[in-house]
Amino acid sequence: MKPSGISLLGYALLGLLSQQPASGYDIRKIFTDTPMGTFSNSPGAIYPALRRLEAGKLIHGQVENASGLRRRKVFHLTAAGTSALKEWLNRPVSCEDVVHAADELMLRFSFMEQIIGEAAAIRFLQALEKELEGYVPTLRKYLESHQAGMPRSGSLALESGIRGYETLLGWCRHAIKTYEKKS
Amino acid sequence: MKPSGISLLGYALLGLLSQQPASGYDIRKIFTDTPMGTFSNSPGAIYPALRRLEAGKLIHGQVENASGLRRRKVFHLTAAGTSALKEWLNRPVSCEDVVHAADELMLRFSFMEQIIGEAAAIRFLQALEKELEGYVPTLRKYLESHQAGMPRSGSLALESGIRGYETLLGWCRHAIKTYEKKS
DNA sequence: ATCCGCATGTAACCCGTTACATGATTCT
DNA sequence: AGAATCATGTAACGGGTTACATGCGGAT
Repeated sequence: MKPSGISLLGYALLGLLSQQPASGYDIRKIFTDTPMGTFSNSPGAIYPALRRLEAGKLIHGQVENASGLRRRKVFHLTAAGTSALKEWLNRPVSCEDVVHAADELMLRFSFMEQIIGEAAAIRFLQALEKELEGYVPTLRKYLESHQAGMPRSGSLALESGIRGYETLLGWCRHAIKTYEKKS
Repeated sequence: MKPSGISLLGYALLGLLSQQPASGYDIRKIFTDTPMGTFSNSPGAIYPALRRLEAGKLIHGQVENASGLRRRKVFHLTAAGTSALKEWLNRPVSCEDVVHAADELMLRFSFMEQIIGEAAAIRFLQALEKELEGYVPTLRKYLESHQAGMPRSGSLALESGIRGYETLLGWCRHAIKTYEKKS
């Protein structure tokens, strides 16, 4: 895991809790009902992750034995949790991230504007754009020079990956324009 | 892992070894030097995975103490290994796969033509196309109906995901055409 | 003589998966 | 009364990450 000792799921939880306090069950519902469902909704993942964050004092849970329903434990971010989230969001965009952790980059972006602001989000997009502008051509060149010796389905699979990165690059530019137009 | 007890890395190894026998070190080089590098090249992942496959009699390793270099252990597929690979490649494409395991689908496709043939590859692409034709509109609708209550960067992140699936759908059609044109 | 690349491995740790367990509340 | 939903957990297991260890052969 990262030096911070927080897993990707951990950061996803920090991000969600930064938007609004929630219980483990609330989180599970988000993961089952929304496009955040790329994360697992299994209690065996979520509850231990929440406990780890709480043990690290990044979040704090309060039992709500309010009207009617069963006791819920609602978690909210602590100051340390907010710092950890900001640190993660502010990390530079590396080429390695683009290749091996594109999901994580997008997760970071999805929380970015609200937590560290629009300007930081734009800088992030520009950094990502730059990395992609470097990476896509190297993939294209690899495909061109190796296509001959590859099985057809192999080169098609690579083509798919390249198109994915090209689409991401196009999205980057679109997103930057969206912000620039607005201001 | 899967009922078969073979991890995604395990199938990647089976697929690579189906193309040509190789040592652990060869595999590592493939993962460091080619776009298959989405897999980790760490020996702590690869060597244990090879041993598991060998323990399951899916691959077999022979020590090559040929001229000059240090002993290499070269692995090749057994008949059982080929069967396991075919079984994996022949699995139906589920919606769940599209949402949670798109990488795995593409890995499968990249080996498909050579192992189970062009006709099967085309059927696979058509099944994937159908799943995507169902899935993309539901994502678009979700975005339309929830965009108002989402932070801007959140809806942009979702837009990125949707574009990725749209690109995959376009690639599917392109790949199908490639095969049809050729025959 | 030394250092780098080849080549294979091991061990501790972390965390996600799977499956199971439990109890309260509301619906029918 | 019984079923479904709300809500929270635990335990075993598997496998990937990280870091370390080893030892040979060719290059400088």
